[in-house]
Amino acid sequence: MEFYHLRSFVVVAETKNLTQAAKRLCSTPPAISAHIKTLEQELDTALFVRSTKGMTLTEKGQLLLIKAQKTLDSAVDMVNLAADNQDELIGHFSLGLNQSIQALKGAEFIDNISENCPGISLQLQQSSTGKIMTEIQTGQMDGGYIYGEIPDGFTAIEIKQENITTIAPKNFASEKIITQLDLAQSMWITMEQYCPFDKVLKQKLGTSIQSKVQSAHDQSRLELVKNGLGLSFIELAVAEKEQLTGDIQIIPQLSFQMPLSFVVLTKRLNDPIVKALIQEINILWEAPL
Amino acid sequence: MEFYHLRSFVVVAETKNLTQAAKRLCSTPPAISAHIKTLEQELDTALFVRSTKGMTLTEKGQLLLIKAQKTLDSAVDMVNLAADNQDELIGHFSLGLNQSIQALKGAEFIDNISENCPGISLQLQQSSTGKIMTEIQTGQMDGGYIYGEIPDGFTAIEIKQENITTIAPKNFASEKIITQLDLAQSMWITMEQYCPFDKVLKQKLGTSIQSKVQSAHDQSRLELVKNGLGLSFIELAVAEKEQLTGDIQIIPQLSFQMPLSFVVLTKRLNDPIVKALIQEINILWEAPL
DNA sequence: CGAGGCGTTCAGAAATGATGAATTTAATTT
DNA sequence: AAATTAAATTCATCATTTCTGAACGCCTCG
Repeated sequence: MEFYHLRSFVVVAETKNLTQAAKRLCSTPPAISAHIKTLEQELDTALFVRSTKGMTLTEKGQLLLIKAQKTLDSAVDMVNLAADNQDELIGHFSLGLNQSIQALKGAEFIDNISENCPGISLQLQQSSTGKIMTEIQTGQMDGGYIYGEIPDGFTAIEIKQENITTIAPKNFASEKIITQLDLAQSMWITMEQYCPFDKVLKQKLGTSIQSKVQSAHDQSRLELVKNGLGLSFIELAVAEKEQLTGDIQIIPQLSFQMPLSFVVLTKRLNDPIVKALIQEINILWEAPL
Repeated sequence: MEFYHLRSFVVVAETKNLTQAAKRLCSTPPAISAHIKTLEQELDTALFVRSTKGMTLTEKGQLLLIKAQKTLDSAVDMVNLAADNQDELIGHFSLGLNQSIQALKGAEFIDNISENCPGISLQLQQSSTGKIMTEIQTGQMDGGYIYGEIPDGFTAIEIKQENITTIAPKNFASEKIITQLDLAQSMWITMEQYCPFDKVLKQKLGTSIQSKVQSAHDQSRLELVKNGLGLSFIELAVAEKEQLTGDIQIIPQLSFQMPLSFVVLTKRLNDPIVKALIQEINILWEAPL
């Protein structure tokens, strides 16, 4: 049994699909299949049930998965310790941004990193809260900015409370008083499938919102609202600027604050690169250590 | 980095000697050397300082060794879990005996094992407390019987308190009253370098005992005492039987009790084979679970 | 100063793992 | 009912890694 067996085991368990797992591991299905098979023989235990839909863990597989993850974590821990106190950090960090680069001080951040951690190469990736979370969880991304609550397994640094407001097309209910029911029954342009604003609105409107169009891109949502396709959310400052041009209206009843946080996987807190990045994030947003 | 790198790392750290490590790993020095080298490159850290005497850990190596051991333990944990609740246990157990097979109910034990755990093959190894402890620690032996205190890292089942007495040649101080000083200054035939009886005697006689001959074998010590080479310890029952033949005398002033225990490595308590063996030991000595 | 340990280097040999095409299976679609 | 799709697996071949045994260099010890 070697580490690559465990890695394959864990990834196949996550993806429930050998083909995808092979892709994620930069390998091919036959190779990963052989890993699993070898592991099963060595442990003398069936880890997965195969079907044409994919591979799902057996009960014993679920138990063993936890142990396998612990073992891999332990190995990562060792590698991290080795990298600690090394003269220069060398590595790569993929950072997810759920807002514009300007809003998240991207340029300043890059400057700081290349100044303080010249060995770390940085990749900024424009994305959305939901995608950022899943990509961090699968290891495709190392950290990022997200809105809303912090899921289990993540560690967060709260950057600020963002003022969010609702915007509507200029002519939306222009002649009557806008009721909560109006808002609840309207069509919304949400940000993504699992939108952190959704929960807030459920609390406020007592119902889930209906949405047929999603866009994680601020400017796109703004454009869609302008074209009368529905309501959406946007940062207050942006909304106010746009209101001046006169194509939208702000619905102040539905304003709220939403925490913006920088998050990484808790299990990676010992990674020296993650440590360094967290320090830089703290510097960037002027929060004390 | 794979498991075999860590295994080599740990064993070399233990033996401080690449050649011995290679033997213990059933491999060759160049192979193990390459493992260490690869690991050092991958971790970008010197793990050992090489000298003509052998290999000793660097400071960082000492830190990393702990992590490496944890990782390997974690993997063993997983394998153990996999083997748990398996229909039939299959494996091998090397058992160290510090007394005669009869005294430790060897035959009955073998019977029980082959009855209750037919998949486990057993190897009995006549040895001494000290050797058994070191061999268990290095993994060459899986468990065994020892006298005296239980060292760190071991888990023990106390079997009984053995009555030990001192025997002397027939003509030893036959005409005078034997004083403690006489005993302390006499030549002793001890059992081994690190003799568990030594401590007891230190307490009783207030000094360490001098010994030029060691033998872990009861009958050999008996023979040497008979030939007037010095004093020694032996189980009371054996001594009394021998006294009848008239070649030795018992020195009842120096009798004491010594715990006899079955021990295994604590870290191996989760090993299903170890679990099974412990159960059998409990049955053998009629101790409740 | 020579013998014996010890770790390392090196070239060839052996073992292992990866790959891509073909196969199998079963669910889904036409 | 047939065709299609998506999934895992098998297999022969290829590429890579790893192991081995001999030779080497270094140091210590008698």
